[in-house]
Amino acid sequence: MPVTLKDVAAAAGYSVTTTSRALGGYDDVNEQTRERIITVARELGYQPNMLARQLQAQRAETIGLVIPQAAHQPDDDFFSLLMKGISYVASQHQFDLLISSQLTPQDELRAYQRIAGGRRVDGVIVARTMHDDPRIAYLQRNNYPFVVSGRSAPDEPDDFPFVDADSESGIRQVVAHFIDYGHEHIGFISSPPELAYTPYRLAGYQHALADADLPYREDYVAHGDMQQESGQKAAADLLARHPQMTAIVASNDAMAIGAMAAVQAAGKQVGVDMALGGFDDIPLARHITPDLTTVRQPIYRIGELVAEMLIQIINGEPPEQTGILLEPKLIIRASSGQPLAI
Amino acid sequence: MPVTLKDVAAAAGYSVTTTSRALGGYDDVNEQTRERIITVARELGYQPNMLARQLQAQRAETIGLVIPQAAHQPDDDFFSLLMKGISYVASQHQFDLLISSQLTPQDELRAYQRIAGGRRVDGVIVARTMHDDPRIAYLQRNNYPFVVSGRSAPDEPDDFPFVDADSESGIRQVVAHFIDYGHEHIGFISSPPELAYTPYRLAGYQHALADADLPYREDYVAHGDMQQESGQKAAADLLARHPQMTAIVASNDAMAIGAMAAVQAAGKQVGVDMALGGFDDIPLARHITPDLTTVRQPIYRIGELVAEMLIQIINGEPPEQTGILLEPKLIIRASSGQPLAI
DNA sequence: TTAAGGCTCCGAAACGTTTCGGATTACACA
DNA sequence: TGTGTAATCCGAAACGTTTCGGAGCCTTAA
Repeated sequence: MPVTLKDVAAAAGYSVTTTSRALGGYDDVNEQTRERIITVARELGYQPNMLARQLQAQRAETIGLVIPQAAHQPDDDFFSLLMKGISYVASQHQFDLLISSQLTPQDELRAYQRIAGGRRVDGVIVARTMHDDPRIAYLQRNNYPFVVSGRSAPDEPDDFPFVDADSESGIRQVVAHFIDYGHEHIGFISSPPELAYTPYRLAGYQHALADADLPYREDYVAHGDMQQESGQKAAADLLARHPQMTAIVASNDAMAIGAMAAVQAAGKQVGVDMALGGFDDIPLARHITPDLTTVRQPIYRIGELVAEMLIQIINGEPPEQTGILLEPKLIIRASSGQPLAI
Repeated sequence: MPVTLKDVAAAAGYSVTTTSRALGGYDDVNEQTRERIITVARELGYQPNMLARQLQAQRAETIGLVIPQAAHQPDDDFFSLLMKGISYVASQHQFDLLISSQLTPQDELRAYQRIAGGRRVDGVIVARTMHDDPRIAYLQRNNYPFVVSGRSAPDEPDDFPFVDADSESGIRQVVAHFIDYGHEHIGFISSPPELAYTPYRLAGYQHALADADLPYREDYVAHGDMQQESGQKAAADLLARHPQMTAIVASNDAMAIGAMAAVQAAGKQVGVDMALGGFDDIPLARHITPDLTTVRQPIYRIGELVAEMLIQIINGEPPEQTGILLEPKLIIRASSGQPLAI
């Protein structure tokens, strides 16, 4: 039904080859012929079949991103922002973006195989890296172009291109800031152990304490799943067990906001009786009351950088540096409260 | 370099046809043969080339979405939410989502032509409809499957599948709510005239006034571009010109939040000296202080419905109803303030 | 007069699948 | 012995492009 090159060729009275070359701008076709062919093509409303073209060119001009189940909450900002950064850069390079949402981790790996192995995309972006991430193993093994938003865990090789914010430094900054304010009993709400950045963030907490000669107490660390509710539960738990605690740092903003609710539910006031800090600086952090002290991770920018690197790799221009570690910035807001009187 | 069906066939000692049929689960191949072929395919790490498959099947199992420049602000929630709804449903039906970000409206139309005309996707979703939208004209003319998130303007035909929230009813509800609270001088920050829903929202404002026998004053209407700053400017303008104004309704939440800033800058207090209402109920509306009275438009749900309809159409099952108009829900929050004393 | 070269054009192959329409073999049955 | 049938396999065409390698013709120069 759709009009093909063959139709245009027939209507114009030339071969398919010449028609293709005329439309393609080659100079071995007579100018009048070209004009005639272009006219006919336009009249017929010819649109080249991208699939056929890509198959022949062995190139899709497309990058892929697989979105995990976990990012499906309507209020998860991380992937939305990352995607905007990616798609903006992609569009500048005339690339499209293929999104494959998947509901289970197994589906996720299969999606990468289908998409990258099936040549639907020229390269993929891997986000939310896990410990021993099978996706990275697969992509490396098959030599498919990819860039990681995130990093591998400290005990793993990181011989692949990635862009990440420095988790260790980020958490260290918030904790140091609270120590600076005079806090000595600071709780930490950690992320799930399977996430690759978890050890870095925990190390940031530990190092900040060590720098100030404060003891690291394992019972000051609670665990959440990055969702708001888990932060609330973790904070409630910490408060109940350690009434002397005056500050809590969470591994991300969502959990910090959950913690806010827990603090208020315990009859304490955030920024007065209890200092609170997060990580990410999602848009909400600025708008909630009291607004949240956090560490700004430039997610949109990371998306841009990741896409930039991937397209370079696809184009056969390996980027100068394979691993980019961005320094996150401490943003002090009302949830810090005032320095404690001594 | 990648392993193809031909490689598997050669390694297994069968023809390409048999190999294809073995892998495809057809019953005219001997069970032992099938097992042998499957084993070989696995050993070689065979991944079918999706492009070739799609070309042959004349079907991409993919739906397309073009993201306009306007949605590129990191804090634009609308498209992020819509996309999550779409991609969730798409994944349930084993469809992928092709995103094409475009920077100018002309590029946008070209992107639809490339994507739909070029058979990269089986159907597309059109969002943020304009007056006399050329994308809809193009898609209709070429009989490409598509569903619109939004609606055509009141003076245009709407003989195509769409899902939209009832803009007229939504704005009417907020305005009526303020009238109910005793306000008589209510301003309106309208959306740009080229957007298809603008006349509906304006009509909602007018009808609510008429229902209460309040006069419609054209100078009570300001215009914005849906961005936060424009709402701030529009509100500042209204406040300066009409000191008697006690309430402002904006065409979307972003502009209402901008208006909040303007009201505060004018030394007035939102929810006390000035009632404020928006439209959308973006996540921020709930978290800002004071939290914003608005009309909830189920964007995520609209994305789901739109995708559901599109996939039905692609599968040749025309949906029972072509136009779905969702009733938005008034959400009363602190920015409404208290009913005025009479 | 002929060879060389430039200008236009085109047939066929290739990209990697799926599918249509047989072909071959073995076996049972008349 | 010949025929029908089921089981198993395969060649070739098709999807719509691009590209390789030439072919034909006309002009120019030796």
